[in-house]
Amino acid sequence: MDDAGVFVVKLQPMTSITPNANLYPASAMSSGSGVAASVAGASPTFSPLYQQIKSLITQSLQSGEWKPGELIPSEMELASRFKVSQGTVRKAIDELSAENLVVRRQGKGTFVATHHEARAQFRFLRLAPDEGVPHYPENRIIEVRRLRAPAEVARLLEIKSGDSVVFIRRVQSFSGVPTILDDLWLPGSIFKGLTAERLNEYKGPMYGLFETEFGTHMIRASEQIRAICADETVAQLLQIEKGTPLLNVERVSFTYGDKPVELRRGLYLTSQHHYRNELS
Amino acid sequence: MDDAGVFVVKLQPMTSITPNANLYPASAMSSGSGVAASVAGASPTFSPLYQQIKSLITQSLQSGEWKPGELIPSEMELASRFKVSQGTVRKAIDELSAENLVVRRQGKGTFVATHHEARAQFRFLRLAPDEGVPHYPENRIIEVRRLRAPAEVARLLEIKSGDSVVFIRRVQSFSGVPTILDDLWLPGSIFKGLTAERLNEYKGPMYGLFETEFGTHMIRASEQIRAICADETVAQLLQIEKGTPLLNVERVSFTYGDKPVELRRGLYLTSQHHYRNELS
DNA sequence: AAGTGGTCTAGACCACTTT
DNA sequence: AAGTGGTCTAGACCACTTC
Repeated sequence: MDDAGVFVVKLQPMTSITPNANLYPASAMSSGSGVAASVAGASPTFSPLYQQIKSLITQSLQSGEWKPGELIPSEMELASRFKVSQGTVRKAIDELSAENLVVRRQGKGTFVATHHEARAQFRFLRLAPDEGVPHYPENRIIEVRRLRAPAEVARLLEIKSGDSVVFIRRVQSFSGVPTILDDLWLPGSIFKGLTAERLNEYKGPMYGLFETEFGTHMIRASEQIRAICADETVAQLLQIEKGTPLLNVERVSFTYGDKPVELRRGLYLTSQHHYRNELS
Repeated sequence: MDDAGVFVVKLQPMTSITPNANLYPASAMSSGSGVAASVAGASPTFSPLYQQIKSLITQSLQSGEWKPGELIPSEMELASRFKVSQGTVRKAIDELSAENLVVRRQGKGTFVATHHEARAQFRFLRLAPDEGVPHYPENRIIEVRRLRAPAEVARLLEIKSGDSVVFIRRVQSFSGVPTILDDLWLPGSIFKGLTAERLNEYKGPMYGLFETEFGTHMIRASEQIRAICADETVAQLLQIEKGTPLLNVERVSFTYGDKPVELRRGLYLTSQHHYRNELS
């Protein structure tokens, strides 16, 4: 894939297309490169060069060319591959780094972000103890089941109603105190062979397992939070009184390409913990 | 303040101080500038040039040299003032823009962020309707009172226990339905002369009023969310049943320099709304 | 010593806005 | 036409890591 650069379109955004229109003439380009792509019939989506580079890098992440935890090529190498300057690659990687898709390490290189890392552990776990330092909870898998996706689940996962989904119920405890009841729905097509046993024997965050065992890396999630009261079933699982107020956290998680791959409904007991959020 | 540049220290971070040690020798600097600041006795905090520039710009924001909504000097002008290249100023402003302290507008310039803008309205209002598009709630001020700061309030506002604080209670409604009960505590020293009347006659977000009338612009906030049940008093104010589950949102808001200037406890009714949050 | 990302500068051209 | 921010390039040097 050495000639990936030919796909880079250096073009005027939002401008009428004229033959050989070229935003950045050769005099301003990397010396010795003859890249200027032809225009006719090109896709109607124009964007700055660094955005195109960013998109190409994202595609390589999505395709699995570079896997979570792995080192990606150096900025100089990518610049050479895409036939652009290092500065342009740099700006693309800057944004990917800001979005937590990659992690830069001075002197070592740029790595694909992974959930097998201390720094990623609490990015998707927002419940923190009122006193003391955050720590990771213990997991207890209550149930793993295959079922046909109900309409609402299918809609949010962007699959067809009735498609196979994996349902998981688990309880998470802090220092032995049951605190979180999670119900998860995962597309069956992606999470083939997921069993309670594998979930139980795996130590560490579930997103790490998803990443390693099913090639699915979560990049972002969208949550909706409401207050509810515990019903009989929930009260029993969390060992609390029926009617205890709980946070109801509905999450849709996305992998590369903003594809939804997890639906989660968490019930959080907030008598000793709180959901933390920074507004900025 | 044309010679502000003399305060810029171009130095090696994390390195033993040697006479005239200079990270960026004149050959790499703006031609014709003789800036290199002397070293002896300098503050022990070293950082990249653009961070120092960022800090200088922040100081001007904090001092009120440029007020919310106003245009700040162009990148070229700032570069000239601080005796650095435009690229360095640019990187400083990039970060300020990412932190929502300023807003760039191509062709027009860079403006100090303000809460009198549609784009800022929902940055600190996370409650959205389950159906339909978000819109701003109606305000009803229940009570405005001066009191002595209780210990907990004083601690969070970083003032002395017993110092004067302004207490505000208000109810916010969506389409006439009471949904949010807010209790606020504000440092009395900053919010002198704040009355129920002024709050009531002011239309628009309260942070806009704080900005215009009291020179206090909120830049970020930290929230802790829990689930509770409505007591008798709350139930009456929100016109709901006692025991209804509510979100309890505790917020500390900060102005320039990360100085806490507002403590807020919001109770959110989430039967028709939800608290939205993006994890990334 | 070599390679990586991090910082800084300089200069060019573009898109957008205002005069 | 002039001024602003936005993009792209090129080259230099630095800090950090590994060999």
